[in-house]
Amino acid sequence: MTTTKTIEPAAKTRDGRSTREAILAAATRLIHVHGYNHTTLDDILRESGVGKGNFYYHFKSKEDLGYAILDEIVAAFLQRTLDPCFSDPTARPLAQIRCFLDRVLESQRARNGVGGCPLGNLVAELSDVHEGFRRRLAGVFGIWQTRLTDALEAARRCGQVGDACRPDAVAHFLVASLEGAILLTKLTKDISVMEQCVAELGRYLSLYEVGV
Amino acid sequence: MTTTKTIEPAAKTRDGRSTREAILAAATRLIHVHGYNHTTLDDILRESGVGKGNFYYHFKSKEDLGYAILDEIVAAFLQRTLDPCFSDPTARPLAQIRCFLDRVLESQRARNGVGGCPLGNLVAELSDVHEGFRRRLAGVFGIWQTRLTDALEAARRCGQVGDACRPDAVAHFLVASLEGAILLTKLTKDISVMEQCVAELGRYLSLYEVGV
DNA sequence: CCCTGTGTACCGACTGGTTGGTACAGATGA
DNA sequence: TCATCTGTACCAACCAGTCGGTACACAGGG
Repeated sequence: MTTTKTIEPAAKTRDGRSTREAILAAATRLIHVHGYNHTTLDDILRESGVGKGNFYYHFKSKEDLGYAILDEIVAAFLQRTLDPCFSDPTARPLAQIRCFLDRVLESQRARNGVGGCPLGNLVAELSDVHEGFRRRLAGVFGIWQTRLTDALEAARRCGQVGDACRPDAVAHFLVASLEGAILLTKLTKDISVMEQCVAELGRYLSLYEVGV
Repeated sequence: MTTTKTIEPAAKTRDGRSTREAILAAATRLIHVHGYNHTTLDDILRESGVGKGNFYYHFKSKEDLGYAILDEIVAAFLQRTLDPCFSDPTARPLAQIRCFLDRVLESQRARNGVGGCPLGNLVAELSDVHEGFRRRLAGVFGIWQTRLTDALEAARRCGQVGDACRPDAVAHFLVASLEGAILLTKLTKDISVMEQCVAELGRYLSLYEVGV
């Protein structure tokens, strides 16, 4: 059922784990750039150096792999981008959000916009075609959006933003604008588009800020 | 040019023109929802009732069809959404932009967000995989963004917005935010997300407006 | 008025390559 | 010996694109 990682006394072949991880890593990389449908099993096998039978030992199907990759992407996003900004209790809510915007910008700068947002790409490609993926993706974006909503509500409670700020609507708008900015950056291959958009998003936020 | 139904001298086989158009219409519909790679020629043929040989009489390849569809989508977008808002000389620039935002919202409401933005979908799916499509798509978004930049520059000249407004950056941000909002609406299947985002975009605009 | 030639529009069977997925035999370690 | 891994050969379905052929409108020459 669960991954039972804690119990695990390293009994399994040591490679049992790394094979699965090698597949996951290769597939995540390829699907990020080429999309889900356009990435073939053979591509993934070639990239990871794993045989086909071996692949089907670790994954039930390509779809199963897809779900696993989604979990992978989400975990990385939470760990590397979302959590670090919102876990510091000394920072004020709005500063947390601005920190998050910068972090997203940095993550795009690192790849110069190539590949775009792995989650956003899957939304565009699959959410009207594959209900299972759509539901999972909606869940992920829900988490992301909730984190922002919580911060905005905290900001309202401590008087950092005025009552005009509707946390839910603002959170939706932040997520949407970031996704759009990443998409446009991927299209133009010009990171300055991303920089401009994040800057405007910062100005937008200050619209609600009281006493600046 | 026009459908020539009135004039109709039955010179060519009457079906010469409408066959191409039937293919184009069916393919545009299918690709909008299922994406480019995931829509097969057979799907298009079935949907349009056209034989395979006939298809390849009218189009060089699937890629060729793709380009034709792009032209189709762009023409429709310019004609039905972009031009009507910016061609009225009596409206002030900012009003033109707000009119445009509403029109985009309406176009999504009509389909309840299903399918998302046909152009945005193609960007996500193809721009990192197919350089030809990427270039064409970049051109289209360039036109769109230029139209907004022009309006913002006009707004600055006539004093409707202050000097803090950088037309280029604001135009990029508007396009990005709209695309992101459409994507999120497609994911959540909830048109109120789109409504919230457009409302926030309206507030953002008023940030630059002088004397409101 | 017929015969022949030509260009346009169309059809559906077929092909070669690719895809996700399976069968199975061999390896490895407890 | 048995359960866990892994490689290889294979398969049916599917894909974009090709090919040989049909139907027909329209010329022009006799």
